[in-house]
Amino acid sequence: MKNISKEDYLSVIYKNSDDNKEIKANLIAEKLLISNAAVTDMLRKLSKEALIDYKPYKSIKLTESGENYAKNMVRRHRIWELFLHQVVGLPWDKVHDEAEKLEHSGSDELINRMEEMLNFPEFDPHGDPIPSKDGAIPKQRTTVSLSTLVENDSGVVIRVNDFNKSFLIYLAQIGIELNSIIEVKEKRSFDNSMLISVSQKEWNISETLAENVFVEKLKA
Amino acid sequence: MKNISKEDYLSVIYKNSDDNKEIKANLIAEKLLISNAAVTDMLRKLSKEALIDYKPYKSIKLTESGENYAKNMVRRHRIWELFLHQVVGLPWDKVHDEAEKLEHSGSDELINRMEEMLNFPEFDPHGDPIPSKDGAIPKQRTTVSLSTLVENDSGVVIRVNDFNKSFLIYLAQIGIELNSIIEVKEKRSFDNSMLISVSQKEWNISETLAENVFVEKLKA
DNA sequence: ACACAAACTTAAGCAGACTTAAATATAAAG
DNA sequence: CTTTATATTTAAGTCTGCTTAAGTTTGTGT
Repeated sequence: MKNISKEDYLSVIYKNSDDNKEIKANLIAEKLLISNAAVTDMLRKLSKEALIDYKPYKSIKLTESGENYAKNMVRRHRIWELFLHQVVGLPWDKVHDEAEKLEHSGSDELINRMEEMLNFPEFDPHGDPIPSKDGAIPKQRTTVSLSTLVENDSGVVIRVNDFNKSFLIYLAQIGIELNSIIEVKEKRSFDNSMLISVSQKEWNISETLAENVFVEKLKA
Repeated sequence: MKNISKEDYLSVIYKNSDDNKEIKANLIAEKLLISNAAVTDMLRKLSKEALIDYKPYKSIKLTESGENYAKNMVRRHRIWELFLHQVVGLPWDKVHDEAEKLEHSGSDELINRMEEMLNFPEFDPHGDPIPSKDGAIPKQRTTVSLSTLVENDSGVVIRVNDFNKSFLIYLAQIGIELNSIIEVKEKRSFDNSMLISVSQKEWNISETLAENVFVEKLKA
């Protein structure tokens, strides 16, 4: 039962690797809020178990089996998120932390059962893809940042950045959810703020907010 | 996050204390499958935190705060069980193990939300009472063992002993669930086996099985 | 009342996952 | 190509929850 730690490391490596699928020890330490020394320690262990390729002082890469392991953790996390949101009705900004705690427990059977209940979803409440049982990853839909839309454009919300909790809370407040339809009413060139309408209501949003909401553009 | 162990000890103490609310270290070790030395160790820690009354070589008793803690764990466990059974549709014999893993995670908020979804249930799938948020414990309904019924008696299933997994699987197979109605068709005095009917079907069951199923007797 | 088995505690030690501090590699800049 | 800053590793130590082995206490049976 003490693989929790290992699981966290693998998830972090998976989620934060660059385009070459490599990552630096430093980043892992930052994300997990632990010392670099602890990271080195664990890297040696993961390497011994052939879950990562690791040579001292070089950057780190998951092996195939390490990647499978990590993908499964991501899968578990995202299915929990979606389940908590959809079935239990937990608000958007709470599901991440809750899922973080639950993802290490629960049998694969339970995960599969929840996936089935959710009708084999492809994306979680943040719009991130959910790896399937066999490790396949749904292709990201082609999305653009809300900030790229201009007056009279509209789009469906596909994904939002999970970068900040109060951001998520605010989104919920103004009624922006997965699949919400957003229409740009006005756009101000001097600060790129915009007036949008979401489910009959209008709101003024900053460029920062718009940059972190991703939509699929609708035909005019 | 390392209160898992503490939580397990407190639950075991709570669930296995005798009528005087006392328990011996030995029993704890047996239930948790660990050495007596480990138990002594932890008892000293729990005692230091005033969760138990403990003097070396004497039997152990929860303090009030220890009991509250333990009750909350039992509550969490049983709500998970019921949720997994009722909402997720996990079979009877699987919920216990699954809940054991999940009970340590998940916020109180999540537990409360699930409780609400379940409409503030008083008993879990095994028929055991679920402590409420404020620690109140629903009174056991007056039940008798199925083995005490005689020919032509019938009863509603209220609780079953969780003593053995294959027992639970067999119950599910022959269709005995919470709230099933069981009618005793025949009873054989030489071995106390009985022929019962459950939802239109008839089954022959041993005395051992009958002893571990508890029903509320129905008027003839 | 005494002996002895069973129950319990103490002691020493180990593994996992950390920490801080010091040492060493690597990379970037002059 | 040397200096310096940054990233990484090593070393030594801590804390938790266990283990085995050895030593105590308790209570039971005759």
